[in-house]
Amino acid sequence: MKGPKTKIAPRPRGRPRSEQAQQEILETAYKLLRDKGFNAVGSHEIAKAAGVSSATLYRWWKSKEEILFDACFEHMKPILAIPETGSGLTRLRRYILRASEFLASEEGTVMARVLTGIHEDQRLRRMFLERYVNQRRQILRAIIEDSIALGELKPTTDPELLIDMLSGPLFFRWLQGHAPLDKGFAKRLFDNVIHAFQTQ
Amino acid sequence: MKGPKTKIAPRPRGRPRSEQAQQEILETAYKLLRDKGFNAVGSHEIAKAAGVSSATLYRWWKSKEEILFDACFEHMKPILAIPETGSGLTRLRRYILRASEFLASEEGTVMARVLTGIHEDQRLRRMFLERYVNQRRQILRAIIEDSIALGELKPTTDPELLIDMLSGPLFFRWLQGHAPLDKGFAKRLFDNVIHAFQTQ
Amino acid sequence: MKGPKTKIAPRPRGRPRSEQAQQEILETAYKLLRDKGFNAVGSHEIAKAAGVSSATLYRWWKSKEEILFDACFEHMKPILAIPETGSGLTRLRRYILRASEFLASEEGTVMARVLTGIHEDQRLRRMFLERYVNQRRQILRAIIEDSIALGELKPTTDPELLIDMLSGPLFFRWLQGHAPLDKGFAKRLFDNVIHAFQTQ
Amino acid sequence: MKGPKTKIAPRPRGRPRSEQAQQEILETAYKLLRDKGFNAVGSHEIAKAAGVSSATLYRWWKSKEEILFDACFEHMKPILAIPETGSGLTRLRRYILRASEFLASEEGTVMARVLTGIHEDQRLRRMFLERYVNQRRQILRAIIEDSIALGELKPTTDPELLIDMLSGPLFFRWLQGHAPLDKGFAKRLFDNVIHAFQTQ
DNA sequence: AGATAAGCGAGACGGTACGTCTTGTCTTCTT
DNA sequence: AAGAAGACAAGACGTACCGTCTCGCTTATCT
Repeated sequence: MKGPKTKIAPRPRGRPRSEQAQQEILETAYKLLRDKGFNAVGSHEIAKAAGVSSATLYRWWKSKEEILFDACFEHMKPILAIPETGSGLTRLRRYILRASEFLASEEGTVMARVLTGIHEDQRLRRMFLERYVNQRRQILRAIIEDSIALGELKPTTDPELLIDMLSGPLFFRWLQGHAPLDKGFAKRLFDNVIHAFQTQ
Repeated sequence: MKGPKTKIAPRPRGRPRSEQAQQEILETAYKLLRDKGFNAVGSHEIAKAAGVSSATLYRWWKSKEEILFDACFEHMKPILAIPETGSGLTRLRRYILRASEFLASEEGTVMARVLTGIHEDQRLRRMFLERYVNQRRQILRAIIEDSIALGELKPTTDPELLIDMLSGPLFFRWLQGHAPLDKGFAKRLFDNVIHAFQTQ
Repeated sequence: MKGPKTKIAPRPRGRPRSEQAQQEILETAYKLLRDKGFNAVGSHEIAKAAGVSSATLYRWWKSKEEILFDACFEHMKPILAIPETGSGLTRLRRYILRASEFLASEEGTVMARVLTGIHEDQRLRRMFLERYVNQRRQILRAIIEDSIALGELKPTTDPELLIDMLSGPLFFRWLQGHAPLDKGFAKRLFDNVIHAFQTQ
Repeated sequence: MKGPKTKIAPRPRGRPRSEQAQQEILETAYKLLRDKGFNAVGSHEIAKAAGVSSATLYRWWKSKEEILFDACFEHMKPILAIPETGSGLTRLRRYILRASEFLASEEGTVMARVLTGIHEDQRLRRMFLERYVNQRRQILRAIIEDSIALGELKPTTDPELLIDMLSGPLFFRWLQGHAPLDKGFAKRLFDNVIHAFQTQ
């Protein structure tokens, strides 16, 4: 039944935004970001490579930084969306190992570029925190709380501290590159950290 | 053999580089960096504020990035030069607390700006590592090895891992600012990390 | 059939070049050139005075020299466009007198500045020749040939030589300023030169 | 009398000014001027090529323009110093032919560069007039007056006008290069000009 | 169907920073 | 004292990039 105009979305007048172009832009921006770095990519360069005008870019994003930021997270979306629901130290361990792997990958490098590139833009920095850091913290927090409930971790365990103790060293190596960020490191890190919070 | 001939620098010809101007430039650059941020400072602005010509700037530094980099470390030199020689867990603890304090200070903020600002310049990044990160690691390593020798820490302790476990979480909070980097955090971090490596 | 397809200029895409700004630039440049001289005018100065960005300047002109060159001829266009069609010695005389008057005027001074300012730029020098020197020669040649046909000048008269003999001394005084370039001089010059080519 | 030491020239203290260096500088400057053009030569370049410091250059010359100016005339001195004393139209003719030859030579080109290069410097322009233009005028004037006295030229001949009529067309072609400045032209020019002033 | 509204590519534009260059002066040590 | 070496201030030059604007065309909805 078509009904008397069941106005759900009151579709705006005028030519609709080309959704396909948006994807094209972000994909192109990601590639440029990956190949040339954050500062080396130019807004006009993105526009040209995506077959789009500069004006279109700035109609949807406020700045070059924002475009690259979005490009990064649009690309990471399928990678970052980990359904890692569950509980227990085994899962916590697996999660950390995966995170370490991600950071060491090409995608991780691109993300580091974005993180450093937007550092002076308060707004984007907060968004980065929310869309990446806090999201992962939340997942970790859930797993940790489950582990506490299961009696695997001491009841006095402070999830926030534990998270920082697990993530921090990974992050440290990731950004500074003073030492390799490999599986072995992640494993030893996990074991040593957990030792302090484990029951017995 | 002509004698020990303790390498006397054969003073270069011509008008000597104005050491005073150099200091003035770096000091000015530091202030601008502190007040405006990494990207917002311009090379000509530095020159003007320091009462120096642009050419002089680029005679001694290759780029704006390099100037700000040097400005940062020139300013930090007296702060970073910690004679923390000694041994024992007490010293290790004190060192970490001080580091945490430094990172949370205004100087720490400026350093974060430089760290993120130069991230895409391989050369400067390596220099940052050498002049800051590795230097601190060396101090920590010495203290840790002393502690092992004293029997305070297990003989199996891997200094590198321990350093990353202590520094990482600090660094994590410092750069991301998702949670406060205060004394309490540093203390709890230290206690929990050390727990895993302590004898008994 | 749509017609003989009278070449319609297929308006180029994109934002059209601001013709008004171009005029503004050239007019401003002319004024600066007149007031300060060729070397004393700066490209940024022109830009600023014309309310235009440096980039716009260099989008349309290759160098400062070219801008000033164009500015000069754009300004002279209405002055230089003399319809002096006709024939006979009277007209030739009038033409020379007018030329002398022009060279001695403020416009003439500006032109001298341009002529000397671009002397080392082969391309501009050739353009100067074509847009000024050769154009005037052509007019003179036509008048001279008419005069020959009318029997006022000997049939053996070499127009090129005659032109140089009339223009040269004017040019000589104009550029060097060793002696005044006034009407009396122009008249006497004309009379003496013509004497050699006149019939009888 | 104070002793043997018959102090005639009280030789000034300190290192004596190197007269030889002056020549070296001007010679070098001339070569650079010839090879690269007026604007393309830099003051430091001259200094370096002459094995002299910039300061030395500016101790004796006020500006780059002045150096090149001097360099030009120092080089031309032997060429320009023509003993053409004498009288009669034959000598006048020979003189004009020689002048034409000089202007068409490499030296002439260099001189054109200087003439145009210093056009905006009032002082140098006047010096150019005095050292070159007026000097030649004087010679020409003397020859012309002799010719009048000899009855070869009309007594009513205005030497100034005659000089401009002979020099102007040469100068015209020299600087603009719209037509060749060869011997044939000089001859025809001379014959036609003289025709108007010759007796009978 | 025509009017209206917005999206869009092309590319010019103002603003501003960059890093290089050149001129003429100044400072230090050497001859 | 004169000079070479070369650092310096001043400031112009031409390039690059950012984000905005203008133009004409296209794609949609609304009347």
